[in-house]
Amino acid sequence: MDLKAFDFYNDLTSEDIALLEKHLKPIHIETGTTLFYQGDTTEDILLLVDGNVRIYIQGEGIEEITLYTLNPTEQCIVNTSSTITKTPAIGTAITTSPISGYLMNRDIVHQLMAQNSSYQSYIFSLFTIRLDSVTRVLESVKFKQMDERIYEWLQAQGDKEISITHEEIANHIGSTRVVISRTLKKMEQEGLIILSRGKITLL
Amino acid sequence: MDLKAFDFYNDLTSEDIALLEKHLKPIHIETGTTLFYQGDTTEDILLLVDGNVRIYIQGEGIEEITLYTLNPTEQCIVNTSSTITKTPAIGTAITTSPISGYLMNRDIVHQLMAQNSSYQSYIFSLFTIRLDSVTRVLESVKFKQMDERIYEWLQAQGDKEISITHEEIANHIGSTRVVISRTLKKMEQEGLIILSRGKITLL
DNA sequence: ATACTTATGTAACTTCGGTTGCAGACACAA
DNA sequence: TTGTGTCTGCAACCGAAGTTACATAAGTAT
Repeated sequence: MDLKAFDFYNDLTSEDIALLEKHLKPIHIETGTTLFYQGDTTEDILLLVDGNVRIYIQGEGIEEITLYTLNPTEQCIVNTSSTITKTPAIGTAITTSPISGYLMNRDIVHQLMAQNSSYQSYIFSLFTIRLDSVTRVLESVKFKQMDERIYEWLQAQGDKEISITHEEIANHIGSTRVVISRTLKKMEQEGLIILSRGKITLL
Repeated sequence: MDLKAFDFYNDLTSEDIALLEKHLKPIHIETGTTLFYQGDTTEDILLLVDGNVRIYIQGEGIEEITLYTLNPTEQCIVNTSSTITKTPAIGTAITTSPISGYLMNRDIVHQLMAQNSSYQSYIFSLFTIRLDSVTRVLESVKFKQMDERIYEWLQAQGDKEISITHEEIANHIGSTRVVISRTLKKMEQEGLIILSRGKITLL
């Protein structure tokens, strides 16, 4: 079992570790798998060790918008909420890379949270981060224009060179390919970025 | 001290109660007071006993949109996040009625959370509810049209007769008075509602 | 009743983003 | 090289909601 990278790991007691050793189920899942759908009530909670998971919501049609992306050493909060309070998940989760991690069931989460305060604060800080990020998505959708939204999204990728298609950006920020292409072109003319096939370079 | 209405009250130990008796500061605040602003890092957490508080975010200008409304026996999660993780609040809180409640500082929250699992799940479920509600606001803004958004908002008020001006609705759902008036008129013509000055009746 | 404030109605116009439809460019396989 | 799928560019159009500007109505205070 390899949870060393998780923030709370160092504060686990031997008792905690024994509990986890006994009940965590290791999993490996390929890219493009839907872990759960909006509306499902999940039973197990995923501790993500490697890979990325995108959580998004959908409108009536095919339109969608990303709530946030789950990174290694995180536990999905939508999943956690759903599992613990036995309510339907507010979004859909899909792997965007091969992932590996562990599944933990409701009871174990409860127990661990009760007996380990470091795990407790780990969960609370994840909740805070997610609430914050969903609120920022709302702020962006509600108050900002496409060019600014795209630019912020690109910057949030944390790299000067981003390998992505316009279509994919559209799905993330909840727009359409044509609009993204049009806006990116304008941004290129303004000297903000350089476009090439499947790649965008920030200046 | 009157916390009986709070979900976690019955599970408080005498030790917990002593802690609270000693450290909670009762407060009474009038309507229209801003409790904290978006960007503030709050120091104390409010346990709301009576009244209502609106939490909203703002755009560049005066435009705003309500994230959620805090009701009696709730603890504000934006406030809690900010206080506990020492991060800036993601929204602004303003009283929409006279309120009464108690202030609790960071340390006490931590301590109570560590020693009382019922309080812990109380916080937890509030987080879930708020994440859910902010996500629904996003969904509404992103995927739904004005008439549907207004209708849902009216229904959520939980009463057939709603005393409110168009201007106020506009602030809640993040639009403008003219747009709301226009849309409401259309809805009245469709036989969904009846309009009168300062009041809307659902049919 | 008069004046003043607040709330609502409504028309004309602008704007941004979404839609449709098609063309060209690039990548890669046969 | 030719074909095929994917990605990008572009033009014309549409529609929902925001903006401006003004009119009218419903309360409230004097």
